[in-house]
Amino acid sequence: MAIPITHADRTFVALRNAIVEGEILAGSKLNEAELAHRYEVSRAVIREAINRLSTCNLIERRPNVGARVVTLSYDGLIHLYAVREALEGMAARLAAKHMPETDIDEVYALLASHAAEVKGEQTYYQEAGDVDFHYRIIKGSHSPQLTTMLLEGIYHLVRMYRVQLGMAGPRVSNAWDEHKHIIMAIKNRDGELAEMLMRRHIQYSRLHIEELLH
Amino acid sequence: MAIPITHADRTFVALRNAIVEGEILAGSKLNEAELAHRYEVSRAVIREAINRLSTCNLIERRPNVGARVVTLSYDGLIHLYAVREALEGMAARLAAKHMPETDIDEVYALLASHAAEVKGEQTYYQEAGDVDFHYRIIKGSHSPQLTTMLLEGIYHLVRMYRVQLGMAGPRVSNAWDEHKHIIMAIKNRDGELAEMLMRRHIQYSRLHIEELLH
DNA sequence: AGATTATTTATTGTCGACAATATAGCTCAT
DNA sequence: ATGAGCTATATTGTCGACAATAAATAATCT
Repeated sequence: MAIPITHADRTFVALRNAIVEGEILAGSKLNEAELAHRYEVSRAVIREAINRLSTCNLIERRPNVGARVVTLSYDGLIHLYAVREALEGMAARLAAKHMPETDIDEVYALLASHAAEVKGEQTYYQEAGDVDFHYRIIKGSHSPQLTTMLLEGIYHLVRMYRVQLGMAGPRVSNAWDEHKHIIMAIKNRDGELAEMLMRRHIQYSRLHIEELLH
Repeated sequence: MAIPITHADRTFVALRNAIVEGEILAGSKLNEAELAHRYEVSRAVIREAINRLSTCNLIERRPNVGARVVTLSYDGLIHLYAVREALEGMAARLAAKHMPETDIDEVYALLASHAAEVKGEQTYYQEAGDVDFHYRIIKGSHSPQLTTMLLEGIYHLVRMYRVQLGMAGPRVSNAWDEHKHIIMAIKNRDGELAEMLMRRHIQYSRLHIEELLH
């Protein structure tokens, strides 16, 4: 039985994408009536979608005033990466404890399949490869809390920064090596090392971004 | 101008307390119509309150089926403390960077004022003192994300475990010493040490609980 | 009888209307 | 002009009714 999808679900996802992609500008106000008309649903549906968006930290709500899309700032990005570092570091530690051998091997295979690209051009880090790696480690933690916080609470905001500040940067082969070392630590069931490597990996990523925004 | 409070706000807080205190049983289903009648508001208000509860991880929602209060489990508690360790560790690290001197001194004074009680009876850790300490460190991180995640997303669940599994335990004077060392590290602006000490502190707390639940 | 399919019932999802509140614009006194 | 207070307008908060879906029950077939 497929999970049923309500109008609120669809509208939530549509709104989220519009915000992340910058179609709805950062800092702009969300008018419920206008959105209801635009997405062809009732205000109740829009309100539910907006409520969920605030869970993702993509908007801020004030009673009787309304919701605004968050504004992006250098400071916000730094704090965001601090949270990411803490949570994903812990995810790596837990993955070393809980991730089944077969899943670990799959990640290995995944990295291997990207080896060629890395040596050749600079296509790895850009999109799917990186996201997929982190996604699997997070899932490997077997912690529902961590998973929802990261995948529903942090990653969309990270993506929003990536898209709107145009940071797709190189950092290709380095990232690939770092991924390799992390999964090795997990395979060795060395949670402490896995956490440390993941935190370093995210710190490098943050430093790289700080450079770009100089 | 005081922040306006809507019916949804009040109902949300009331429901949250009822769940944390166990008045509404863990694992039980939330019937919107019944709750609307009980709290004397419309279903729309209840629905909004329920949406916010799911942000706190106090309930789980399934489309077209409804919301259930989470069930408490040993495993869930362990994972919860892992998240807490990661986030509060990072909060301590950031507090060492961002917390103003005056705020640090206030925490010092706070701890000093509890010194007498600690030496005498076993009243410190029990309630307010502990919560207040952690609250101030978290605020000191100056990270809105961390603050909302911990104070609105984790702490109520922690309290729910405390109340319903009846874990108020001793751990008094030890905790007090640990707090002292943490704030000293923060005063010395040693973020790395502050994080490590905070993580240890929470680990001890977790171990203490594991013992209680044997 | 046991399982399978209708049918009924209970509950959630969605809607449009109205109430409460905040914002913008105007009036007027200084 | 400028600011304070008032009025008008726009927007959010709340409500009750209806639609869509899932759970519970009854009816049917093998």
